[in-house]
Amino acid sequence: MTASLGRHATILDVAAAAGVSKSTVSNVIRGVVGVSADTRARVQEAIDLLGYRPNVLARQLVQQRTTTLGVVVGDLGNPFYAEMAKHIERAASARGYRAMFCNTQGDEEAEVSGLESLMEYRAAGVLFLSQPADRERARSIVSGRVPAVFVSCAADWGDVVSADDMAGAELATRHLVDLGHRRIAYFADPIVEDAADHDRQHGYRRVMEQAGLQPTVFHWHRQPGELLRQKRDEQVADILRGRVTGAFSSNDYGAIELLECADRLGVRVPDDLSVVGFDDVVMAGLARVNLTTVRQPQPELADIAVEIIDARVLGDLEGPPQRRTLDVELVKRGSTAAPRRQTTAD
Amino acid sequence: MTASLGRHATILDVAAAAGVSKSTVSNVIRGVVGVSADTRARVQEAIDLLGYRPNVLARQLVQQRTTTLGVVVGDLGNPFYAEMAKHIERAASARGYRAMFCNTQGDEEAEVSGLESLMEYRAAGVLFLSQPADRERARSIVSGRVPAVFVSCAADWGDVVSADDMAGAELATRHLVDLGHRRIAYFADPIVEDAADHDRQHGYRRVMEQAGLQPTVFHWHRQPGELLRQKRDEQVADILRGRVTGAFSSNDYGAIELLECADRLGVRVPDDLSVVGFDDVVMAGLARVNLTTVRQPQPELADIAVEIIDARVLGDLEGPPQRRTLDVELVKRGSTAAPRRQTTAD
DNA sequence: TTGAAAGCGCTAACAT
DNA sequence: ATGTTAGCGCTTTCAA
Repeated sequence: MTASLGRHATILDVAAAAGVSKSTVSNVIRGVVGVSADTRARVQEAIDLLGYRPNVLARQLVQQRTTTLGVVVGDLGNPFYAEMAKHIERAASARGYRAMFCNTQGDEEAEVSGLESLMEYRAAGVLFLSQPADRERARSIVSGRVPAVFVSCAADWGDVVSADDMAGAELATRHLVDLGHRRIAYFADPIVEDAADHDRQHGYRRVMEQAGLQPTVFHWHRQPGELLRQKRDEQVADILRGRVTGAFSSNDYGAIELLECADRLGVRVPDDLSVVGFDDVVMAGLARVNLTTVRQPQPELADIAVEIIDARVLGDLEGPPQRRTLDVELVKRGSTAAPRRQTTAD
Repeated sequence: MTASLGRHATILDVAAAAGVSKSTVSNVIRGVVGVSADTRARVQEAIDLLGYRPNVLARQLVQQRTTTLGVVVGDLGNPFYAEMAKHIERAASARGYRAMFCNTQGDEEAEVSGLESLMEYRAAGVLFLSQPADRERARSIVSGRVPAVFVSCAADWGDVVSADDMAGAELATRHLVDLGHRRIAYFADPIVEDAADHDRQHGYRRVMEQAGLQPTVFHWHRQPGELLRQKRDEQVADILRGRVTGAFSSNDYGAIELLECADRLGVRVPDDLSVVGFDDVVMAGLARVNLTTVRQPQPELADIAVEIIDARVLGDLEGPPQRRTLDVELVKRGSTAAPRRQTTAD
């Protein structure tokens, strides 16, 4: 063990140990050309001996730019966000950035203080994995200071990278229509960002109308605890009384809730009800869940988001917000099938 | 919008705008007493006007300590770690720290570069949510420099906060024994840290021996892709041929795999096989999964881990590594029941 | 090929 | 009650 407890060696310690000036040490660290092999070796030796690690704070202070990326995420407990967070972290470190996460839990205060803190850390940019709870506040804190990229959610004051929500919704709805379903409901989970929900709903409506079917949009009640479960069961029971045989949920989370309700109500999936989700979280692939869903290309979303913010940071990209839309894919699993009993349109 | 694009106001800008010296501004920011109300108001006005946010880098450089906590996590895609990460982030920010995550994906290189980077950022401490892949390397990078706390995993060179693995395993095993199972297997998922696995296995063995039953330990094959699934099905089929009726998995992930295998093999749970997990991830509570399991107190684990590292950082806690063990709880769900056909011991 | 020196934005003595 | 000043550890001209 060479490190002294609690104290980090500085560039001056290395310089002294190697018998050179600190500029020379700096030159060695940064790999600039024009340092003699001999000196370089001596410096490197001192570095290893002292276990020296350059102080990024000092470097970034003088360089006037950091390699810290702020990542605002609503709920890391939600598998979709957790998976996105992981890909973002990976993409960020691949490009030499470090990710600082703010899990807001939908709380405005947590969000505001998180963002302010990110600004105090002089984060090079901010990635939003979910729509900020207080949009105007978020905007006033971030906008004009550092670039912002919205992943899988939208805003007009930053670049947007998202899946093709409308095309995905069309795929999902058409799948149900093709299977022979006539009464197909759209379930909107309020956790889904407005813009995404809007586009998914739009895709759904379009296919329904093309097929000459009546769209029905349905919003989950959001209430805490047991009451919620009961309320939802009632909602779903209601819907099913309307002889709905197909359901397209705006996300996998909602789709899985739907499966749960169906189980409790004794409604068989897919015999009595076909369910399609959106996202393709890992859970959807479990045999016990086996959910037909629309796959979002998470790694690609993350890669492109970081690529864009990197370009903004470096000044390689300028001008108005970019909007990138990635293709989605329908993953057919066991939660969908042709309706058992024939239903009539309208 | 008051902020100039790309440039952050400095303490000098504020001082100039308020017509005071930068020390006075600093005093206002830090809330030190002895600033006249009038001056304070003028400074605050200038701060608001300029949208000034103190530069944490500069502050931490001069103060020689940061409020950044490094968090090393194996796989954020794994719900248990994602949930822990969320609680850690919450606990950290409640105590004025920011969390910097390193998702290592079990990769040694990613881990080493992540840890080195954390040291360069002068992280105040490092929290390990999973055992480092290269223990010695991790130790040599962190130990002696900043405090390390191991959450839900173990090491002898840092504080350890973990659930009572042995007691949990005992609860789980006793539950199966009490239900009347005689042939009960332990399934070790290699993703579980060695120490935790050891303790859980120990608890299992103890109860089995107390009950006069023969312990059987079972390791998942770890292979990629389709081969894996087939291999596992074979393994499980083998086990069941041995008339095993009860299974205790070292984590929920493994338990859910077990459920999946059982489904594929046409083995009914809990009629033909009872399954108990460990962790109580959100997924375990899904009606479709409905897994009996041992609940780890995640929020408390996170709280205490951050509390300890905070105490170490502040110097309030000194001396040899602490070891905190938290109580667990058995959550009975639908994956366990009395064995359908009576089995004989041994 | 190396070194000296200025300064990034801030805090924290110490003066006034 | 407020201002002056000396760094924190580094990068980056500019000289030597």
